[in-house]
Amino acid sequence: MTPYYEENTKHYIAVDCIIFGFDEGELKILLHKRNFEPEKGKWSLIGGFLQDNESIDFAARRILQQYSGLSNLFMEQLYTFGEVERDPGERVISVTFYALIRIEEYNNQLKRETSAQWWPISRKPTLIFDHDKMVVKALERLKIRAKNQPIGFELLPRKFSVPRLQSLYEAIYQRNLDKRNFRKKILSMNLLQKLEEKDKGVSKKGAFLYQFDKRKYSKLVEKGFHFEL
Amino acid sequence: MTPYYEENTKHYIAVDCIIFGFDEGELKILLHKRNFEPEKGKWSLIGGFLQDNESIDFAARRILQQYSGLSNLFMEQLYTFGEVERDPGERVISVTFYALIRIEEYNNQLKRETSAQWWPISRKPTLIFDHDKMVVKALERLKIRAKNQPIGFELLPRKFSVPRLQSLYEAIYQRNLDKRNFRKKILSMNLLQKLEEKDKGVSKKGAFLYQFDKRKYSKLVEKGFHFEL
DNA sequence: ACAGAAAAGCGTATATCCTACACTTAACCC
DNA sequence: GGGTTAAGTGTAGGATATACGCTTTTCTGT
Repeated sequence: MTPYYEENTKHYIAVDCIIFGFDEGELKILLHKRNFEPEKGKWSLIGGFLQDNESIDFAARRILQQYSGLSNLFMEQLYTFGEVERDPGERVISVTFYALIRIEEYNNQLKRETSAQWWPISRKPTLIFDHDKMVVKALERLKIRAKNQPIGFELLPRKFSVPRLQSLYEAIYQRNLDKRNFRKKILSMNLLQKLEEKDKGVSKKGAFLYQFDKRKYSKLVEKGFHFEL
Repeated sequence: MTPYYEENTKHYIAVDCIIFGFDEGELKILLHKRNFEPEKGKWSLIGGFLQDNESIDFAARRILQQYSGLSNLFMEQLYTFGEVERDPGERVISVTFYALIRIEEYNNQLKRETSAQWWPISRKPTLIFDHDKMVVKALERLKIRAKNQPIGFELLPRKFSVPRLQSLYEAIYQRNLDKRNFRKKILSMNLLQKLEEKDKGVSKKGAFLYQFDKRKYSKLVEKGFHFEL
């Protein structure tokens, strides 16, 4: 024990996660109904408290695993919210993360908290505390990251068609893209492996499926390549 | 008191600031010698503990004011460091901020902590704990922000010449820029007001001074303008 | 007072990238 | 076999980024 530290006060630290999915051409987030006071029963981000023996990153992974049933999700620290009165129950500092989930993997997963529910961003309910602000910040960050890093693939099935990828980017950027220009740009990076299979789910003709080549990407990055869409 | 909260543990929260200045064509940071154990006497970022009745932003401003003597500095929250063993004294979560100072205003300011010292980034000493990592992250962020937002002006005197601005950007990007292209680009934005005065400090000929027009910038932003250098 | 030094200031040509745009193809359904 | 639906393809024009060298100003030193 060091005296100097003890002159200061300690605080509760929460970790809150903005979990994104992509389905039916829309961006969605996973929310759950808060089960303790205050604001019990209201919609909230998914979160929990930081424990003694875990790093902040670890806490975020623990919470993500608990609510999604999935580990090794893409996740990035976002921002720390520290207004004195942000939580009317007690003073709590919240460190936020956003995470990306392949919704179909989530749906196949059974072992998890069941009170969570997917909401389309555009029709989500009002959230408790400052959680709406957190969502806004997460969306801003997602837009920037999706443009400069190949994280979009974390929201799509491992095999996807170019039109599906485009519709994801349209959902993130909130604007329509030209399909010829989009295809040209993404394929010119040589990061997508074309497969033999087609996705027949959407059109009669079917669209060829592709896979993101993570290895190739890492090699290119070493050589100074910079992803941009 | 709400029982649920009390099941969790509280933690010390520190606020650490990476304070940038620009002088003699170099980016510098303000460091100070730590005055308590552990690591007493070693070089450290400028920081302090979050108190009960203040928001995190407020704490950052308080600390910046205390060490620089200046208020209303440009400042942005950076990242939160939460490894369990990052501070060998006690478990402390650190929320970091980076801030930009006009060094000449700092030098004119007398009321402040005196143990702080400016170090050129390229020749700074090794810092305690994970503070070197924090500096790396701050530099990354500074590069991105300087490119997309007019924050460079926060590091220069209110009146500055185009060559001085260029040398700032060269220091931030760590590469040389073409002076004709640089001048063309920055002046074409119409954000700099040309003054009658010249800066005779650097060359015999002297370079015309300019001022950043914050008002014009805000108006342009409303119309959808996006700064980029 | 003249020569030299040192940085400021200026314009154009070329390459690259972004944008706009419309028809054909493949497969299924009835 | 005709209709429907989304997939897939190329090119031209405009805008933007890059590369590049000479002249001007003023101070300094002799």
